[in-house]
Amino acid sequence: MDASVPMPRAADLLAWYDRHRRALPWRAEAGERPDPYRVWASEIMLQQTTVTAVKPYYERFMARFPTVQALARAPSEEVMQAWAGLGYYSRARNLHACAKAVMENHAGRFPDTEEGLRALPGIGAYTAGAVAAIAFDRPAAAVDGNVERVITRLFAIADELPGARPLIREKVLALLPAGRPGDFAQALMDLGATICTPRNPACGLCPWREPCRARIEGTQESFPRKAKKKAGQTRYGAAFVLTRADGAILLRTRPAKGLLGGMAEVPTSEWRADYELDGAAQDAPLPLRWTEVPQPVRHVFTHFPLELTVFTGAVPAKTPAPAGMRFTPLGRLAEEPLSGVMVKVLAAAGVKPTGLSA
DNA sequence: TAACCGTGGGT
DNA sequence: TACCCAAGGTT
Repeated sequence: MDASVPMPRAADLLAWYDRHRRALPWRAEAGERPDPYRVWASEIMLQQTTVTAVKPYYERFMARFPTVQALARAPSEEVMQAWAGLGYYSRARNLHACAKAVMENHAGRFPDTEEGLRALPGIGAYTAGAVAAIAFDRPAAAVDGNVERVITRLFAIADELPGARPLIREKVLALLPAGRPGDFAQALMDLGATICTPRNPACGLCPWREPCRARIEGTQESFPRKAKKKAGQTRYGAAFVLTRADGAILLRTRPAKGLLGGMAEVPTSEWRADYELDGAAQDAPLPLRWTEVPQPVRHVFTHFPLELTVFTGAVPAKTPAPAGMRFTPLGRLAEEPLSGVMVKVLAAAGVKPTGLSA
């Protein structure tokens, strides 16, 4: 350790937070205890998702499910629909399961410890720490991507993520102030989100500029260190938008687990790297004259790009849906849990769901 | 441990 | 354009 570099002090960060904290819909007023349900729901929504994307979903979600009891009692399709477009749909399934567990196993109250929270579905190390600290004033570490960046820079931790996580956690615990654990957790995240940004950090405005080793070295942007991820291979497939004469669209529900689990979709072929479009007709839900939409729909998932060729077709009114599928009236399309990629497919086919939340 | 799991925005 | 990134969790 270089003795000439001062130790960072939590008090300096908290003083900065008192002047610069962000006003966010799920954040209580200074000095007030927030509703654990709202803290928890916002934390789940914010997993790997930007504040900007979450805001409108959070507002709608709270209006629709004001309490953990209301959420627990809601049908799963309604929960999935409220989440549609936000991504990482296992979060929505786990959120619903967690609400039910809180009602059935915890008398409708969230556990107030990290350990108790961690045992609930969809709550991992970060979320347990965040909810414990923010909602229950527990002295817990909430290490998210922001905190990883702040801490690796502050101490110039050159170990790659995720291997460096235990050390980062140690550092955060060592920095915890005697009081205000919830504010400290949020201050650390606010600092990462507004000052200690991935690129062009505003070090001149940082309350920890003096003790920051990376700033002293001039290597701020080289932290945190992490291995590059390989890009997945593009997968291809065909999607079939079938319109009945009364305007209804043929849909089905995807299996509960896996990619887009539990979400609604138009029938498609399998999605494969070696998919042959020539045989697409065999993958159609019904044998009829399909029209290819000129421009395929491209979509990028976390681990692979997808290119779907869209086919449109029409059938007479009163045509029954094939087994396992349903015709949804155009006016009720907005009630279906349609993923982002399916909204793109429908748009490419000229179908515009009205009032869609996504 | 590493792969899986969405989507939109920034550079 | 092609990356990177965002209040991660599960298997």
